[in-house]
Amino acid sequence: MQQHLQSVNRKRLHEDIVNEFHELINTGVLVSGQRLPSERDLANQFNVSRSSVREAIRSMELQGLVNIKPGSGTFVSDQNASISDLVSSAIKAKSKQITDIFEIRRLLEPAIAGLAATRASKSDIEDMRNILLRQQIQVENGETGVESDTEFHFALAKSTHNMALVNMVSAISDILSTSRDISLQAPGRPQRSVHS
Amino acid sequence: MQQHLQSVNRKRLHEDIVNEFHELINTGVLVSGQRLPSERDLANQFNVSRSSVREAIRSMELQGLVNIKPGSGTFVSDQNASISDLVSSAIKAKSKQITDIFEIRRLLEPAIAGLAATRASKSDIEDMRNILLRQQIQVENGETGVESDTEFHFALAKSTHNMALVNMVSAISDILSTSRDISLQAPGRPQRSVHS
DNA sequence: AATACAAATTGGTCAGACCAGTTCTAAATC
DNA sequence: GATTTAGAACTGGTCTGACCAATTTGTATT
Repeated sequence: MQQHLQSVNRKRLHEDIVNEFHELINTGVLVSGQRLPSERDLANQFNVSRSSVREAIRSMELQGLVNIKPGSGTFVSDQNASISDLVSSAIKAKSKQITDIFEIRRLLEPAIAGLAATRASKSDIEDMRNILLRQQIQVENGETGVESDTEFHFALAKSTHNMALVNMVSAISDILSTSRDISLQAPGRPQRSVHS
Repeated sequence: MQQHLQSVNRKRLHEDIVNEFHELINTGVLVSGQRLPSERDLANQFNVSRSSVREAIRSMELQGLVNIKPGSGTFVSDQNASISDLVSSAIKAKSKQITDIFEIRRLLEPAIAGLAATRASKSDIEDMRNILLRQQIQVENGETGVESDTEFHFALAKSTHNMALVNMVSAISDILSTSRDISLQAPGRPQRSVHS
């Protein structure tokens, strides 16, 4: 018997703030791309210190809800991207074997295709057709067509109208593309340690 | 001109700190359950301010790497638990439709079964057989057999020897069990928590 | 109107302080 | 001596106010 999660004591301020923002985003008050007030303003509005606002923002950044441009501001990010970032970083952290991820995709694909076949709308099909055409052209031109491939996976998942599935597929694509990037960075990067 | 993603050259201090800790945990210097030095000590050791240490710890908490007991300390958490927690809370935050999750499981299941069939070792099969037997007994006794069911999904995934898949299945189970908990909080319903 | 430069703004970091809990210590009690 | 208990010493959570570097904005110069 293990303890459940570290339960309930938490009545932490910055968590409340995060919840406030969840609310604002879910109710559409805050939309993608919108800039949040500055940390100082937020501190005033919420009547808390800037530290608490910052910790809240740090949480939201890690949840992918916002992205931060120093010197410029904090912006509500595209939510679809956010969850996939989070999920992908989570899976990536534990699953060192990229081949495993490939396998999941291979497993998922026919199932998704089957579901999509029964649910795809005309515009869904139109989208996929266009992507396939573009991919065909790319391949004929000697390109890899990787991006179109990813796009197609995404469009196929969207055709199922199952958002969780879309998120998962997008997470998987994310991981695979990241692994592609990593393999391109051959030599060891300079170890930026905090301070020696 | 504009970068696609927010892939900025963020060289933020607290991120470096988080990376340091990743290193320490991965190399086994820090093990599960171990207490970290206090924020003040860490600030001294890393030669940074306590704020930065706190932001780093906040990140690690959200990644499930540590859990925090105010007044007591910050502890390295069980990593296996952490990933499913993270994934589940992530997906849950965006995918309100539990039915979507069920659907993913339904989609994934036959594929997993197929893969498991080609890879399961004798002990894998033994495990699954035992779980099924136990479930059968539970159902005959009028119980739901939900737990055994979850167990079986898990064992089946394990038989594929694909760790990423196991993680994913475990995350899905987590989400579904959470939703089950919520639905059980109807008035008068006895809270059957796991005390076995 | 276009350019260049200064001022205001923003996130990142730092320092020092206080609070409310937890944990440890040592005196008080038996 | 063993137990209880009050207090000191921590620990994370929050607050305040400050400075930096980068970005944005405003203004003056061309």
